[in-house]
Amino acid sequence: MRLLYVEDNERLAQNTSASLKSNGFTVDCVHTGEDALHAAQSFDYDAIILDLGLPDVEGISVLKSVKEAKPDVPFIICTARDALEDRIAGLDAGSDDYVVKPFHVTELIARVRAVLRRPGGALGVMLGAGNITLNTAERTVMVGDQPARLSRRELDLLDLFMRRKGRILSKDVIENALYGFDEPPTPNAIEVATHRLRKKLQDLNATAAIHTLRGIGYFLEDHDT
Amino acid sequence: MRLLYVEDNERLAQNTSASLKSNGFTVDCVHTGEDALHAAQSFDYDAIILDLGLPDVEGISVLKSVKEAKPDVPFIICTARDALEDRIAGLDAGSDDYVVKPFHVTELIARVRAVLRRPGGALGVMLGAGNITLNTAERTVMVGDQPARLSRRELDLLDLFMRRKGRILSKDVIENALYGFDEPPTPNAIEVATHRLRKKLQDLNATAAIHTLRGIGYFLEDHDT
DNA sequence: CAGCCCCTGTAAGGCAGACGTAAGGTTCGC
DNA sequence: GCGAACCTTACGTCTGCCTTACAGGGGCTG
Repeated sequence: MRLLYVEDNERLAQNTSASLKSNGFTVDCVHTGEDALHAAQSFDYDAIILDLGLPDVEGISVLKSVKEAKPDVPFIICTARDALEDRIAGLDAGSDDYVVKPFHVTELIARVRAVLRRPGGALGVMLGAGNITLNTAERTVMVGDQPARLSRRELDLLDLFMRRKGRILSKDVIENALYGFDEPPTPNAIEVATHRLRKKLQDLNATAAIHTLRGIGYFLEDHDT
Repeated sequence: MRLLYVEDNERLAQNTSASLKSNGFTVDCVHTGEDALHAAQSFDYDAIILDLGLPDVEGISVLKSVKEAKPDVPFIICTARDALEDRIAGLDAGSDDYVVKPFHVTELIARVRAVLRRPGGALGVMLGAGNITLNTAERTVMVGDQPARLSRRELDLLDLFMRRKGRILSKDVIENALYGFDEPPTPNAIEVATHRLRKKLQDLNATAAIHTLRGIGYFLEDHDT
């Protein structure tokens, strides 16, 4: 799950994004509206957390611009308690939820999870491939009737593959999905990650496997559907 | 997909073009505005990446000159953060997008893909010939209802043939489309490549075939349309 | 707070597929 | 029938991926 977090207060941004990260999210943190637009155009985020009251561009206009290009990305707005009219405007403009500043990180996380769980959201879906089943709400994986013990990375990777079942994923698509832009891995990191995932799936006799296309990418085989 | 990359910083140019290449692009790298004009006139690029602040010619004037001759070639401008007026001028002059330096390579790649996916761009099109189908966005090929496992070169070659379906392609047209000018192959390389592609298509019972015109070139037969 | 374990990225070696080169065979045009 | 262009096969190299080992870090537990 990759999030974009737009917050001009560096200190707050630091803390909050750390909390989000330790809760299993991949977080890109930007401090200006312009960077936000830029990032939102460049990558596919599962949700965008937007602080109102940015220095350069009016926050709401960021929201509108992004929604124009990508109408399905859920937004969560952070705003001060007294700025109620902004809040309403935000919801009108297509925000999916909001939190009032100052907020507890746990509340923010809860709201992020909530919007992701909404119909059409990233969470709350059951994914399947062969005898593999992934419960995106609980983040649990079953292979046949056996539970699979996957680490965070392995789970994120499998999640990605299963959402794009049968389609080819290049390494940099995977990189963009799993890693924030301030933590670029070596290409090898992805190779190792897939290797570990493959091994666990194989050990559990999974009937769907990840295949390699030399110089192109990977894909999860899909002999159902 | 062949790109022209204009960047005067040799070190940066080296790294970035390597990344682009490993992402399946054919990249010609030049370091001066003059070379850029020259290359852009000589070959058909799918997109041009232009660094502003070139030593000899003003970057924007390169853009304008090329756009005059080939208005459809998409441009992506690289510029420093503080050179905002240049950036605007670039967009006015017909640039399709920009990245701010220093940029992440993945972001550049994302933007290149984005402009190629635009209406009229090279990507995002479905190509067909006989029972062959090529999804240019995902770079997948189906023959009838069977997926074809093609290598990078084979895919690029088929892509080229299908875009110019029914039209004759001489060997050096093919060479220009598939190989950067720093990697000139022997004429035989193209013969071998087409042979390999033909074989795979034939093994999958494709109903469209590549034919040879002695001393002239090749073409993909086209009995539909 | 120390110790341990698990996770995860990095580095290095090996293997294999992809691709260009070369050499011989085949076909076409003259 | 000769030569040129192309086809076909074999071979070597080179790059990309796999695989294993290692080390740093974070969290959990005693």
